[in-house]
Amino acid sequence: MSEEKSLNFIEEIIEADLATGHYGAIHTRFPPEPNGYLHIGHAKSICLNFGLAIKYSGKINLRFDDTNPAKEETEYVDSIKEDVAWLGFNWTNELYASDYFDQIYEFAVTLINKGLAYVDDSTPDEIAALKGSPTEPGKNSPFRNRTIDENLTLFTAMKAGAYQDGEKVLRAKIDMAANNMHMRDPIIYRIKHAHHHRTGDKWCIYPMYDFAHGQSDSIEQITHSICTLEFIPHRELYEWLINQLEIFPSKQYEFARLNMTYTVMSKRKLLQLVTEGYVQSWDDPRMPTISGMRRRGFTAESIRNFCERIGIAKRENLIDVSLLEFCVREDLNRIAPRVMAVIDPVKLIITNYPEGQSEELISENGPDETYGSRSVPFSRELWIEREDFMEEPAKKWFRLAPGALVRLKSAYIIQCNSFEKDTEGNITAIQASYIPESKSGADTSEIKVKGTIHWVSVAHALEAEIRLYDRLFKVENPSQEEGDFKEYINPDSLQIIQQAYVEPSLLTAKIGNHYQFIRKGYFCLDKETSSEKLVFNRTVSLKDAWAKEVKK
RNA sequence: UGCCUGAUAGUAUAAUGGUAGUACAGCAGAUUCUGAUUCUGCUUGUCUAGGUUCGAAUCCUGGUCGGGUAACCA
Repeated sequence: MSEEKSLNFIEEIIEADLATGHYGAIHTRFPPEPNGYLHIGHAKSICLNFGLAIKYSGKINLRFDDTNPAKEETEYVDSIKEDVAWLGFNWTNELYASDYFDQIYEFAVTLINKGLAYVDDSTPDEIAALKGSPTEPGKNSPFRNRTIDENLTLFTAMKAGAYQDGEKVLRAKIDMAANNMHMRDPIIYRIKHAHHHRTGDKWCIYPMYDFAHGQSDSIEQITHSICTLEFIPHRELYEWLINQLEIFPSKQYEFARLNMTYTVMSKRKLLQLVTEGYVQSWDDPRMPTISGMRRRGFTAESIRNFCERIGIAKRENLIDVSLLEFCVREDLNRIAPRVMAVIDPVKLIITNYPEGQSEELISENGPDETYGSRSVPFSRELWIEREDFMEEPAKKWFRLAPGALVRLKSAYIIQCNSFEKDTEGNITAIQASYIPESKSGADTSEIKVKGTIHWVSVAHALEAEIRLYDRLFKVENPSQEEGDFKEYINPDSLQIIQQAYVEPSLLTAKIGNHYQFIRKGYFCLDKETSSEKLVFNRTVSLKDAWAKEVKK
């Protein structure tokens, strides 16, 4: 039985366009400005645009909107390509708005020739003053009635470098009384003597977003130009320019951008976190950037699923980060091999297990046989988790306590006999005896225990550094709070465990490999791992019913 | 203040004039050599006031509330 999934509003538009034959096929684009790293909000747009092209057998361009040389760098171009590819998408064409500078220049000349653009010598302040306000109409610039010839001459001189930055601009001649402020003679070209990451020093004038984006869409014959809600006011201008230029009529559609609890999603704010040292880098595992999430251990599959589940609509939203966590657990549960690691170790001594003896035990790698198994060394002295022992057990406590029985995962059932404390009352060692007939896979003891705990053999353990991450902000919506968003940064978003112990099979782990540390969470090997030191990032913890029980 | 948008469980998202559904979160239980996974059940919703209609989340009118918008940024 196939469940018909309902369409989002953009899919409805596309299906209508296809059904009426308005378009034979669709063509979308993902148009980042290469001035920063991509984040999960971009992933929503990427999944939408690429997803649409795939679903309707259309084309999709990766187009860099590089019309402001002051902010753009090749480093960002490279990272964006890497991130989109990592998410699992292939683009039909890799293009740049800067590829069209000659053509866009000609569009400007066309406008001038139609008497629909003029060179304005006003200063930014003068232009702003004449722009009026939402309630009062603007006033015409004194330069608005220059002749076509004069404008042509001046614009040519602008291109030739005859003027300094800011001396002149080219404006579309529309309507200084328009309700939509974007229609009050918007600036379409400005002078910027700056080195461009691709065109070098060829140009000293650059088109503004409004005179580059729609024109690029049109040149590429984009059918559905999908952007976020804040561009709604630009749509009127987008259409006006295409109409006046009589070029391919791309259409703009807008959807609501992604917001997520306990993080920020603007490039400006993310940049601040990096430059002001609140995080290490753009790919810091606490960042909502694609590169940060990848390093943290998120899979592309889980991010794609997340984007699928949040849906596409036009209303403002604030997605609960727990949905993202659910998506990554869902995927990692399926693909991550299980291993044992002790994060906060305390020594357990099996008093009736001979000193110097050890044995290899078989432990399963996953939920069923298809995952296979591996061998794990067992011996007299083990590391176990400090929180798995309670001197005075709480109600419903299934784990280790004086006199209590628990199973050591894939090994034996043990009974705690005694324990030692230091002068401050910290447990320093626990003694227990094991039940030989309870060996995992060959248990004839008939003893039933409620709890199973993980462990690592002291003699065989590998030392590792483990980095635990928490949410970056203390409040759900830092951008909405009073004052600077940085006041709400969570000071405990990173906890580094210098000396944890992991089972020896992890010696062969590769950077980026995912694991489930049994009972603790999903982890992946960080790129800062060296031959001296294994470094693991916690991607996400496991759901913890006991922690909830404790809270009650 | 103008203009543009939007409003369905706690959070998202469906229902396109005809049974308000799904996911996450929450709660309760079963299974479990991971207090995980899996499975079962449950709680919770159409912003408001009118109108049209046999019938309105859906159409109309007014209101309320939220968001966007007046860069030589994108």
